[in-house]
Amino acid sequence: MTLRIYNTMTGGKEEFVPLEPGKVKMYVCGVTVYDYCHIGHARAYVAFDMIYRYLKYSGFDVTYVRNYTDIDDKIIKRANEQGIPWHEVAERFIVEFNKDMTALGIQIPTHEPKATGHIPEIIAIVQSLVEKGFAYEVNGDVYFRVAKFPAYLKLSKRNLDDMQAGARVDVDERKENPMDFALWKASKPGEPAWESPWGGGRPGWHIECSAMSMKYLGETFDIHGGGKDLVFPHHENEIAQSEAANGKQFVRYWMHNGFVNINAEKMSKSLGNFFTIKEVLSRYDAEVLRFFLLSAHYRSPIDFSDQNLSEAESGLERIYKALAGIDGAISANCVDEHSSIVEAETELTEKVSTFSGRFRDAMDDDFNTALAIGTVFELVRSVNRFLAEVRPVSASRQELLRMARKHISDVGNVLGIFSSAPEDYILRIKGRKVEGLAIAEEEIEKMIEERALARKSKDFARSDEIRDLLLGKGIELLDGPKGTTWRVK
RNA sequence: GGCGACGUGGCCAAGUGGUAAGGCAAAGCUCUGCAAAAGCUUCAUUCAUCGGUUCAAAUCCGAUCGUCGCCUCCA
Repeated sequence: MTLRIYNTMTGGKEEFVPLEPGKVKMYVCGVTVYDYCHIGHARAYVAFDMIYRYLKYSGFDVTYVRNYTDIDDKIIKRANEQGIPWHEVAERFIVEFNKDMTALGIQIPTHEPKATGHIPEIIAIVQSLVEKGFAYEVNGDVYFRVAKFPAYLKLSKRNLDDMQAGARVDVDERKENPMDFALWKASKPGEPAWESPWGGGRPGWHIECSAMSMKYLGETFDIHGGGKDLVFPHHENEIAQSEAANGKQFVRYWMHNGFVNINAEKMSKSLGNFFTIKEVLSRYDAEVLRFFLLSAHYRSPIDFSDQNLSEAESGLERIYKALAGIDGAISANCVDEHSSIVEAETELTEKVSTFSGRFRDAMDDDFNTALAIGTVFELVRSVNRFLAEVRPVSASRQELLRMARKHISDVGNVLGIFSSAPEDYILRIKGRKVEGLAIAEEEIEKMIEERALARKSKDFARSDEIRDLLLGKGIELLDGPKGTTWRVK
């Protein structure tokens, strides 16, 4: 099967054929840097990071561009509120953005251009649009003339008349058409300004993406992505600017990720119901968040809740426990014996040999990570069954387990998960829970010792008393062959 | 008002014509002094409702109900 991608422009899945064989040029709209990122951003950038990784895994040479919009009304507003220069706001939140991306294990794109680093390119496009009659200047502002571009709204599949009928925008008398949008904005005194043929000013919101994508990827490129909410107006306006300026197709495949919901409602700044990435990471492991985000298809809405995150944590733990089981079995001395083949071995052999194909089929179908994770769980069950029935294992059986382990690691590399040492993951989760505990670790250890003595002398009443006491404080005791360990419930 | 998406077991979630993946939870078993943990096993004759097309539909068409999104900054 070849890779198929859902294209917002056509509304269906299409076989992916890059412009240049073997190469993919991909642009994803980055953030406007005026505030901390929320988990909606996390979802978008985790999704496109997964896509970037899978394209590379599939053998493509990928050029991935993700920009920073570092000049914008919101940045200026924030700077005025805080009484600091606008570029300090931008610089600060670029640093914060990068901290969040690093925590989420997101790979660094090929290029991370900034809007302010491309003012001449922006001015050149605006100028060309004015010359071609696609744009006009009014008092230092330059607007795009939507009536001149018949394909306008082809991505969001609307028409101008309906838009105007339902428009909630204040009509600006200076515009020829209420839907005309700003390519260039004249600066008021005290605002950041760059020299231009229309006087001092700054770029409008959408133009920077047209300029930067063209510079790094060319006039036509393969994939352009972003959140669903960017379809209109941002991407629609990018199409208008780019195609009007260049006279050729702008993007071949438009990809949009679904929203993160809170209680089935869109999470957004205007609703005020958002969580920042930092808040979420203070409560959940980054890998858990990433696993959760990838457990649904990237285009579906996903509901963020404590219950769903806890379930993701349990599921991820199941996978890590299986990995720990494999690691234990393959590092142990193998036995030189050939016991008869059992059913669990036949099953695992079959699962291992078909695994790569099933994983690729899932991912080739518009990056179906939910299905891909499902195949991992199936392999995990086979591994556990095998481990339960066949022990100790012979050299050839260790090899089978090694292959299973490699398959899970390979999937992990594409999804950006499963890369921790299993013990590290388990310790990390434990450590996180210990923080909120009302009892010191030493005290727990002391009580476990006392209980061990009681058990030795068959004083089970005392033993159970201690166990219940700790359980009341949220500590669960785990009696194993090597003694008693504990964990936070 | 215009446009669009979605509705799958207790919860989450794949599945777009060939007879319901997977996870969480639950129950049973193994293990255990008893438990817990872990592992294994079991768990949707049915896919919002009603019609239609088809040899065959969760999947296609129509209607109805419900939820959500875009049309304003937004990942």
